[in-house]
Amino acid sequence: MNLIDRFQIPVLEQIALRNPQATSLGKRLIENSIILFDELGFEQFTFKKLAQAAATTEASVYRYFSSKQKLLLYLVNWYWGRLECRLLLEAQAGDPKERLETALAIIINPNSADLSTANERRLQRIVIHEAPKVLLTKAVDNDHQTGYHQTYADVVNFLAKLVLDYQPNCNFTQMLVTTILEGSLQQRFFAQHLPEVTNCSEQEDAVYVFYKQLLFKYLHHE
Amino acid sequence: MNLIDRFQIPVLEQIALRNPQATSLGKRLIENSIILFDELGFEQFTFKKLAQAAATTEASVYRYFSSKQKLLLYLVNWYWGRLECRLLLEAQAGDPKERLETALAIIINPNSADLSTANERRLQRIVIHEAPKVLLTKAVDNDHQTGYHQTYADVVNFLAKLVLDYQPNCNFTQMLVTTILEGSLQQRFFAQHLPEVTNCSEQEDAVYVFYKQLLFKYLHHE
DNA sequence: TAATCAATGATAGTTTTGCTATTATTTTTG
DNA sequence: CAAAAATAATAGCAAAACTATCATTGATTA
Repeated sequence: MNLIDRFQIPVLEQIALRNPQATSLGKRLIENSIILFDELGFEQFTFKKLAQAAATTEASVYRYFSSKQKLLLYLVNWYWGRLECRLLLEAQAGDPKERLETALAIIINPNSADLSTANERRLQRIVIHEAPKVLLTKAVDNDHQTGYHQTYADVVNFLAKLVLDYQPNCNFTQMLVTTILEGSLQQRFFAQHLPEVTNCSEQEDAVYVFYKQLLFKYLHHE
Repeated sequence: MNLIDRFQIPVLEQIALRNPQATSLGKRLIENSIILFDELGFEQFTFKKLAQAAATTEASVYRYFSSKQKLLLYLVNWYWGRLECRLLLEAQAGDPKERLETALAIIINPNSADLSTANERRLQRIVIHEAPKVLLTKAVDNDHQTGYHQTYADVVNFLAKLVLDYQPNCNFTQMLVTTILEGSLQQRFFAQHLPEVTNCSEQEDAVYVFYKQLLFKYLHHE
């Protein structure tokens, strides 16, 4: 499977009732849902508002996504899917240490090429603020079985492999990866909303510096 | 302020319209909401169901809590308040390293005295599964200004102080603390629902072992 | 003891959300 | 052009999230 195909993120076809990337209405829905989820938050977001923003009707939105949870899941999967693409493209060259450093930069650094557009920045904010609401659900076991969280798991396991290439003796690879992956997103939230429980504000790239230290100090003395 | 008073968690009085700990109905509401949030999850939980479980009416529930978000916030604050109490009581003796180790054990180990009752275990599950839903909200800035997240910040800062006692050169204390605090809760979720992105299942106390390694390896070579 | 007041119960009603159904119209496609 | 698919337009329903009102009870206090 080539990378362009990966950009169409296979799993998503199961999440959506129709492929929104294939039609003009679908694309409008995606564009506008990114804006609205970002501006309103998950709770205040409704299909009625989305329909209005995309100049269509509520009923038509339901023909693409069976619920706003599924739509959010679609967007979150898109984020992880693109991240996986970038990792596959950019973190394959060099020695294990270089590959790990590159991967870390891709995951943590928001000033990357992929986040250059307004919507990419919005998408990351959505992942930070809203993603847990479709993961921490009573439906999670079903969702995971259906493959709705597979892209995330793939990213984790790709990173875990990079860690093992660098330090084969690492015992808790996945825990290390998810700690950094989730932690770095969370720090962005704290920086903005609970500044006294983080140290991000002081330094522009504090999140990257800290997690790089954490990762390599942990791995050096395994 | 003595520790018993801290158990009545001052902030909570502002979260609830009436102090639920002071009345028989209030206590019934707390008991039953812990059970229902745990069993139904935040989305399926309603005040109608709570009223039925506590043998009262929806209107009476609204006299204690203005919304189910506030009720959950109350429970989450309770969790952090009790944790703070335990930290103040148990992590004050010994040298800096011992205090830090004790604190880590309190935070991470679920088999503690405080979690011995069914409701305490339920409360921790609620914090793991539902807490982000009242934090990652458009209301977070207002809530924080009102002090609704102060107890959490207090716990973070208490731990940050322990870290600095042990290693005064640590630059990213708060980031380190929140990474461990949030990470350890998240690992419990992953262990249960996305086992392939964690390594908890293999070993009973894997979470504790991993985060202890992570913490001390990071601090040793600061 | 009687009067008072706060807490609760009982009941009803409003608005919004989440979702479904139906039919008409447009667009696409063979 | 005909058939089929997609979308628009509209309506409607059930439940959730509150709000309001008034009756009742039980405790407090004069």
